[in-house]
Amino acid sequence: MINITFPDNSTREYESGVSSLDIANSISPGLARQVYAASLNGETRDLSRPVNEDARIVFHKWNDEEARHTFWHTSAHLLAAALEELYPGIKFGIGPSIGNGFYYDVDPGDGKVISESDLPVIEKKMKELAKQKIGIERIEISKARALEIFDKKGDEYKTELISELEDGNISLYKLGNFVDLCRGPHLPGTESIKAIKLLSLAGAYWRGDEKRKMMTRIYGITFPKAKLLEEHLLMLEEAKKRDHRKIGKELELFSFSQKVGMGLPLWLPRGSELRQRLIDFMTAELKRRGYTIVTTPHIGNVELYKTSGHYEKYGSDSFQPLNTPQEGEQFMLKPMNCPHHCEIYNASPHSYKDLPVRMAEFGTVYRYEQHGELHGLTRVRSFTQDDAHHFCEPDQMKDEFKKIIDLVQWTFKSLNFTDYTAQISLRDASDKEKYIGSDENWEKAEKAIIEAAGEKGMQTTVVEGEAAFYGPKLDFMVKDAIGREWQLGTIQVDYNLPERFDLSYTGSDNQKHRPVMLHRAIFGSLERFVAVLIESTAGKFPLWLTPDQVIILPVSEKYHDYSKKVLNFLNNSDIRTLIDERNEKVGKKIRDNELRRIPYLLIVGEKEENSSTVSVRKQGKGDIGTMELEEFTNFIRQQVSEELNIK
RNA sequence: GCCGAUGUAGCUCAGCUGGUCAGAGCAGCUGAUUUGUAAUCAGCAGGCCGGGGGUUCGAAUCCCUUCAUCGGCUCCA
Repeated sequence: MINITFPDNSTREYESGVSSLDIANSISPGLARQVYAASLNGETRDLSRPVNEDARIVFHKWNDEEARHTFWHTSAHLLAAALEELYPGIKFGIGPSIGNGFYYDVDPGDGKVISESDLPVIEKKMKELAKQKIGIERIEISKARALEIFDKKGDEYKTELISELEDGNISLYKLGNFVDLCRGPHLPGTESIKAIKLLSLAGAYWRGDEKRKMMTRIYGITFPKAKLLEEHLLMLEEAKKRDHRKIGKELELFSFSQKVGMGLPLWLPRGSELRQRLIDFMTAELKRRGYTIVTTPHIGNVELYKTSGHYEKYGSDSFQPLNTPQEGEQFMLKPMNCPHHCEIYNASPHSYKDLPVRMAEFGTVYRYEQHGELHGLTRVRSFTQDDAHHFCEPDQMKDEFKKIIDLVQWTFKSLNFTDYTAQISLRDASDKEKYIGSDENWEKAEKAIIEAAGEKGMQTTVVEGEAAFYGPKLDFMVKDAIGREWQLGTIQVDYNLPERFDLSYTGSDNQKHRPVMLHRAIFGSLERFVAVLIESTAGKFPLWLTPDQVIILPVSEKYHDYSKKVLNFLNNSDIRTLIDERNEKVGKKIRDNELRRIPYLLIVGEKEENSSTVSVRKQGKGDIGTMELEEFTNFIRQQVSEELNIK
């Protein structure tokens, strides 16, 4: 007999070899129907696996990530089983569960292609198999035996994976005729997979290596109930409506032109205004925080980038140098502002008393991004960074780091960006060749970042091997409408450029010292930031930021004169106001201007003209009553100042 | 760069297996209406069906190629 302890600390006795599913059933069949996995002493296991020793058990229902991962992992196997029936000889790579569903990477064989039109057929086969209530069996075998099985099958991907595993702990899972190398855990059977949708199809390099074969990746999602799938698909549809490319077009914020060139955004008047407002907003804050603003050219001599090291590292993947007609000099479109800033630092001598120097620029940079990388405003070839460099004494590094984190937190809070994550990227200590700089400096910098983030109360994830080649960094990531993560703000330590540009300051000991340089951007790039802002607000920007704050809707032509008076009054009060003089009914004007996401609509007709008032409609809320003009301007001003005075 | 898909009026989209297939709604313009809280009515105008080749008596429709876009992969100073 064994003792099983439940989350409430109660204990029950079971016979050794009982399955987690049996245990669930012994509590209630209702529970057993709802659980998809169980954790035994913290390890997630198949429900069907026997339990042979005393353990603490936790059952995982759909709301637990463990349950969904198990569910989707089994679904990936179900997909593979369907594929194996439909495409004899197909070979399998990996098929994991992901945050929202699962995928399987497959190689259908030379010359064979799976395309999107095939997905419904595969989906149908999966449904058939799921209905057959196929039990899933776990088989533990030796490495040699595993190699033999997959070698016989001719699946070189699986044999490659197996050959890298330690002998002794290899498990296979069998779902009908489909046998897969897999650590598990899995569902006991396919019957709980009730709703199945294959979502998309993509190429993916085997093991993420672009030099290796491109496999076909099939993405899908499944649920235990049809209704959950419906809701999920609806959610995806809603998310698509928030796509910044769509809203950017609708609201006339930006566009692209094939003639100008791909990845080169054109900011339309309304978008430009919004962008400029962000710049003004940030500039004012930078001045309060001790930054100086600088401006540098869009090109730089190729020698500048040879000095900085960027040419060697990225020269061949950049726009190629421009040549002067007479002297044959070479200039590059600037991919970074930092080399220019280093030369500004060098333009005058520095004492330790001047440090830290905080040099900021809204600098437009140009990077050659691969064709397939371009994506709306989030990945472009020309973008403006809200870039700055802090030149400081080594001892000041941590403090400067904290100041920057504070600015990021302040900015995001002011813009109501609450849903961001922070990632600390360290170097891969096992591959030091990839990085430049001494071990000592790296260690100092990594320690400063970790401590600074901790002291500012940031929740961070630490990822090794993601550091820039010259130093560790702290990145701020935000998700877009469909859950893709984008990096916005970044703070990076750099010992390299001060060395290469021979930066120095005179210390209190009257000796020359080398400053440390911190790179940082808060928005990251204005392009990407605006993209993410559009997706998070669905185009309903804060009042202070939005291009047009108010629109006047005269009930008929008779009230155009009064409307113009209102317009002048509001514009004179610095409220960005438009007037809709079209020959349309109010209902139509309301609808159109709601769709334009204008925060306040003012309806004016006979009543308003006679009483010198406006009838106010708030976007998304409807009629909020009648106000006198003065009252309305105060109302708007107050809202703006509330939005901007978040401390 | 790689894999798959898409590309028809300013926008959103119809147009099946090649033969009145160049269409609709919205936007635009003109006129009527003078309008009270999410779509007033009528008329007009708009496209070399992404570009370039080809197959065919005939191509938006089939093939090749090229460009761009979308979903991923790889990359991202």
